[in-house]
Amino acid sequence: MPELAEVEFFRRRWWEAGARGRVRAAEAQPRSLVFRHLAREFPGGAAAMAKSLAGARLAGSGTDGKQMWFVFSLKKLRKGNRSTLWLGIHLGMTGEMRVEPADYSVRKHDALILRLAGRSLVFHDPRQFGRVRVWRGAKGEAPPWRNNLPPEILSPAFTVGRLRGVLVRHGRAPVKAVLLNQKYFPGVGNWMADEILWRAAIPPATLAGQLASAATAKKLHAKIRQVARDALRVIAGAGGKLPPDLNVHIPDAWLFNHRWADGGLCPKTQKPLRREEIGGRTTCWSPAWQRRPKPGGT
DNA sequence: CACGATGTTCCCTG
DNA sequence: CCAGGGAACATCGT
Repeated sequence: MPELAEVEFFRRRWWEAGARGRVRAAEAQPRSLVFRHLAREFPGGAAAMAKSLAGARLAGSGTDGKQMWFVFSLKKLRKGNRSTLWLGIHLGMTGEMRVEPADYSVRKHDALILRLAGRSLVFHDPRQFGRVRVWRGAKGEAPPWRNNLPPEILSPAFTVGRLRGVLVRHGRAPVKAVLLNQKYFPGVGNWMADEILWRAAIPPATLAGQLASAATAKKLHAKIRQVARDALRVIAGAGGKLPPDLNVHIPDAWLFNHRWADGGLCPKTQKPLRREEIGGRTTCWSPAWQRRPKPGGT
C-alpha cells in the first residue's frame, strides 16, 4: 500500500488522534519481524522501547519519503540530557496505522500499540516487511537516520539539473527502475512510478540515459511533482481534512484506477494497457500512448 | 495449489 | 568501488 501519500495519510491519522497526548503504556509484540533490526540500534530492543515510551508525550511528527517519524518528549531525567525519543516507522508493503478505542485488544499482526487517554494507536503489518526504529537523544538532536537525506521531490532542492544527473548516472537502467530508487525519488513506489511515466508518455523500459535531454528531463520532472502533489491532495487530504480511509475516489483520468486488473484500457487512448515486469516490478503502461521520445538536443 | 502483491536489502556479476 | 539484476524476506487473498 504505502507510497508517499499513503505514508502521509497514516502519519496524519496517528498525529491527529495523538498530538500532544501522553502515552500511558506501550505494548510491543516482540515477535513481529518489524523489530528485527531494533536491538542493534536500541539496546533492549522492543521491550526497552515500550518501557521508554510509557509516560512520553507525543510532540511532533513528519515523513522523509516513505519513512515516517514521531518524536516524544520524556519526563525530566536526573542523569544525562537525553529527553527526546524518536520513533521511526516504515510501512513496508502492508503496514498500516490505525486508531482504535482505549480497550482495543491486540490482534494478529499488530506490532505496536500506544495507549493514550481514550484511544489506542496501532501499527499493524501482516507481511512484516515494515520496520520500527527508535533513537533517544537530547532535545534538538536528530537521529542518524534523519541525516543526509535526499531532497524531497516537492522541495526546491529537487531540481531538473539534479534529475538529469541521476538519469545520466544510471543511464543504462530502465527509467522505471531508477524512479523506484529512494535515494533519488523518496516516496515514489510502484504505482506512482507507473503514473509518472504514463503522464509523461515515456515507455517504462526506456533507458534513463535516453531521457537526459533538457526538454525531456524537464517534462519528467514536472510529472514527478504533479503526481506527488495530486496523490497528497487526493489520498492524504493535503491542506484540508484527512479522508476517513484510503478508499478515496481516485479520478478515472489517472492510470491508477485502470492498472490493476488485466484487460484495463488506457484513459487517454482507450487502447489496452500492458502489464509486464520491468525493473523487477510489475509495470502497467499504455503502449499506444507511451512512445519513445525523439532524440533531442541537450 | 500456484501466483502475485503500492518495499528493501543483500549478494552476485561485469 | 560502481551499476545493474535477481533472489529473499513472510503472509494473505484470488
